Amino acid sequence: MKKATSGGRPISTKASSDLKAAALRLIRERGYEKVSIATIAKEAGVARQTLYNRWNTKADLVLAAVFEETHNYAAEPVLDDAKDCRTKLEEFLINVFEHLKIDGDTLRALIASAQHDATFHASFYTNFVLPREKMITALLHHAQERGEFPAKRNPEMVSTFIHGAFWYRLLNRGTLDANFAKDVTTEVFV
Amino acid sequence: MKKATSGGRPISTKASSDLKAAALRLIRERGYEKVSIATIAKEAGVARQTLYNRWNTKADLVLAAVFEETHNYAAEPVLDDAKDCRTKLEEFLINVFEHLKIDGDTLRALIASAQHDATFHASFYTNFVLPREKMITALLHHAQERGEFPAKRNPEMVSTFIHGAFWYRLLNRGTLDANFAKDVTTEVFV
DNA sequence: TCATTTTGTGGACGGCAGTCTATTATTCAA
DNA sequence: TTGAATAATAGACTGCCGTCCACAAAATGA
Repeated sequence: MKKATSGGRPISTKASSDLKAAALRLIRERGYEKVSIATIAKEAGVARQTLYNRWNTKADLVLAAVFEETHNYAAEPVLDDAKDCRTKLEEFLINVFEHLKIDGDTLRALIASAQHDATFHASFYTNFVLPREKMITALLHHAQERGEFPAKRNPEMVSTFIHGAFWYRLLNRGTLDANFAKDVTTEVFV
Repeated sequence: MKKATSGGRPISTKASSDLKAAALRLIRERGYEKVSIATIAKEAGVARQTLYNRWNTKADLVLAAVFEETHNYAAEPVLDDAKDCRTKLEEFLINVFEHLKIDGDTLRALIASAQHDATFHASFYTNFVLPREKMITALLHHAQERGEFPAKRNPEMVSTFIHGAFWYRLLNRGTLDANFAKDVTTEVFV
């Protein structure tokens, strides 16, 4: 329940968006680890405490910032019958990897942050990880219904394979490109 | 080339082993993030600088400490014909997951550290990640030679699937148990 | 206008990481 | 025995994080 309060200084939405913009810009310029919270606040022209009033950690702020951008070009695969699911999977992966050319290092940093911050992990998992996992499982189920994917296969486990391969590559600083997308898809639909 | 120097105070091997022992003990007691470098040094009865003389970061120290212990019960699957490869894979995974009941959180912390420390990542990858990946690929190749695994499958990619699934589960704080080992194995040899 | 409520600001504080330095300890060789 | 070489120690220092606090700013309602 939101307390229906009257009066009080309103929260500055400009401060929030300035902080998100500054964070994303600085991190892409210098790398996640090289940017301090104080620098982000200074660059946004906002007091450090104001940042802490909105987000608990740098990871929370950056996740929010990435989200705002990502929602614009979210590329969820549509479950129509225009293409076969194998093509859809490959194109989806290619699309994801394409965006990671810009924010791959940031995503690595967020995953790392989730490891020593249980609170952030919860938010990261439910808002970011799980939805993407659901996309793949839905696609694989759809493929099963269409007879493109054997009924005896386990979509949940295969989805784990796909995301796992992706994370494993990402976190070990391997290359994520169209070739890898093709190789993954080939092995899934072998 | 090692400089054949004469004289000079010898490096204290006791300090090294005391530091490793203290680190492992404290981390298992309190968790990786809760233990400061100063605390480890203090607990080992050694100056903080001495720790820095041997390792660059807490992650380097802990990796060395875990290594010493792990080498004692390294459970590389033997490539004989005693059992089929499917059973070997499942038992290998069960064994790995069993040890992670103790050091799973530590491994998560090490993977996280590797994300903001390129030097540590290199050492972690070559000394820890890659050897384990090779074990699985070797096993899968062996399975192919024995006709237990289709020739058209790609052992390297399947190995990435297996390790990826493992990492994905670990980093998302899912349960790693015998059931998961069985499910992974089943889906690999489907 | 004025009291109240809430947000923004600036500064201070303790804790930890990582680096540096002066001093002391331990070894080998001349 | 003495000097050179190397390691261990204790302490200082900077930079960053996270928290706390007092004060100013901006809104509402009486």
